[in-house]
Amino acid sequence: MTRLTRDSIVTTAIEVIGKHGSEQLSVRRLGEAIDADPTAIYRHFRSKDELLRAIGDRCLIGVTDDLPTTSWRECIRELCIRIRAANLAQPALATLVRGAPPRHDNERRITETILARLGEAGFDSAAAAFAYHALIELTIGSAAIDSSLASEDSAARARIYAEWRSDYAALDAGMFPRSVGGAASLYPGTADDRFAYALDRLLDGLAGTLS
Amino acid sequence: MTRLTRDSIVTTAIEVIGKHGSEQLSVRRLGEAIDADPTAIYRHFRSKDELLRAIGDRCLIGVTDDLPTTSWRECIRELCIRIRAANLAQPALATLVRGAPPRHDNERRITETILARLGEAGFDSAAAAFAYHALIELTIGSAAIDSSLASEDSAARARIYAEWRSDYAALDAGMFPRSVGGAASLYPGTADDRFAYALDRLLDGLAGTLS
DNA sequence: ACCTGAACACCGTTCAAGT
DNA sequence: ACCTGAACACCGTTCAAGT
Repeated sequence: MTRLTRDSIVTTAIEVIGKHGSEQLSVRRLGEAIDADPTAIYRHFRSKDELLRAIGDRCLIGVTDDLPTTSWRECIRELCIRIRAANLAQPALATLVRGAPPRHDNERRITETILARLGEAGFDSAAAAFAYHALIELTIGSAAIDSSLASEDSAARARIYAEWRSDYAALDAGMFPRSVGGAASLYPGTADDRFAYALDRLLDGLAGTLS
Repeated sequence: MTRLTRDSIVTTAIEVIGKHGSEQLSVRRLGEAIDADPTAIYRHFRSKDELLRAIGDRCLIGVTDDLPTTSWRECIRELCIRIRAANLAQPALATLVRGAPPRHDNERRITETILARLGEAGFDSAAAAFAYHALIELTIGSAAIDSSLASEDSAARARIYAEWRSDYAALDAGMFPRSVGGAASLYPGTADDRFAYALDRLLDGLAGTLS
C-alpha cells in the first residue's frame, strides 16, 4: 500500500473478505493487510459500520447497468435478483440490513432506477414509494436470511436442506400434521428459486394495483 | 435465582433486555443478573446463539392463538403481523435472521398454521411450500430491516424518516430526477404500514395462483 | 497531515479445579 | 451434579504522542 485512501482500504478489505471470509474482517486483521496500524482506518472511516457500508456499495457496482428494457417488471425483477446476488456474495453485508436510505452512488442508482421504472409504468409517487419499499424489504430481507448458507457450496446447501426436511418429517404427526405431510415439499429448489417465486408473486400483486 | 434452568435463564435474559436493551445482552451481563458466574450459562446452552434462539421462541408465545377464522388470507396476514411485532419487540432477535427451520415449539406452530391454512385454501404441497417460504422471507426479512429503528419511539422514528426524505430531496436532480421528485412520498406512513402493504401485495400474488 | 501504539472497556468460550 | 474462576483469543474505539 503506497497511500492510504478510502478506496484503497475498501479494495484491501474486499481481498481480506475473499481470503478469510467476511466474518473474519476485523479492524485488526484489516490493519495487517493494509500494512499499517489498525487504528489508521479510523482516519478514513468514522466507524467500522461506515467502512462496511462503503464495501457494500462497492459490491453493487454495475447492478443498474444494461437492465432489460422489455418491461418495467422484467427490469425491476432483474435488478432485484442482482442486488440479492451482490449481497449474498459478501455475506457480512447482508447482516448490515437496515432501513436507512442509500448514502452511496450505486445504492442511489438502484432507488432511482426502481422509482423511474415504476413511474413510467403508471404508479403515482405514493404508490411507487410503497412498491419501492416492498421490493427492497423482500430483496434485502431475503438476502439477509439466506446469507447464513451462502458460504456453503451448492452440494452442501442441498444436503442441509435435506436434513431440515427430515427434521420436519420427524415431528409429531398428531400436533404437526401439515408439517409432517408436507415435509418432502419444503425448501423446494434453491434459495434463489424461492426468492424468485416470492418476487414474482409480489410483482403480480403490485401489477394488480395498476389496473 | 434459586435454581438455574434453561427457562429461568431465558426469563432473566428477557428482563435484562427489557432494562438495558438487546444489544447489551452479553454473557457476562447475564451472569451478573442470574447471580452466578457467566460461564454457568454454558452448562445449559451450547452457545449464546442457542440461548438467543430460546429467547426468540419465548417471544413468540401465543402468536398462533385465536387467529381470525374468516379466511386463510386474514389468518395468515394477522399471523405474519404478529410475528413481525414479536421480532421487533426484541431487536436483537431480528439480527438472528436465518433460513434454518424452527427448532422450538412456538416456531413450529407457526409453520404448521401457515401450511394448514394454505392447504385448506387449495394450495397443493409444492405451492404451499413456495408460498410459506415467500411469506416467511418477507416477514422476517422486513423485521430485520426495521429492527434498527425499533428501539426509537414513534416521534423519533417520524423525525428520522423526515431526515431521510430530505436526503433524497437534496440529491442532484439531473442524475436522480425521480428520487428528488418523489422524495416527499418516500417512507410513507409507518414501517408497519409499509410492511402491511408489501404483505397484502404478496398475498394478492399468492391468491392469484389459486385461480 | 498523517500514522502509531498504548490503553480502555469490553467480547464468547474452554476447561481444570473446586464443592 | 453443578458451578467457579482463571485464562485464551479476541473485539471496536480513543487519544496523546510521534514523524
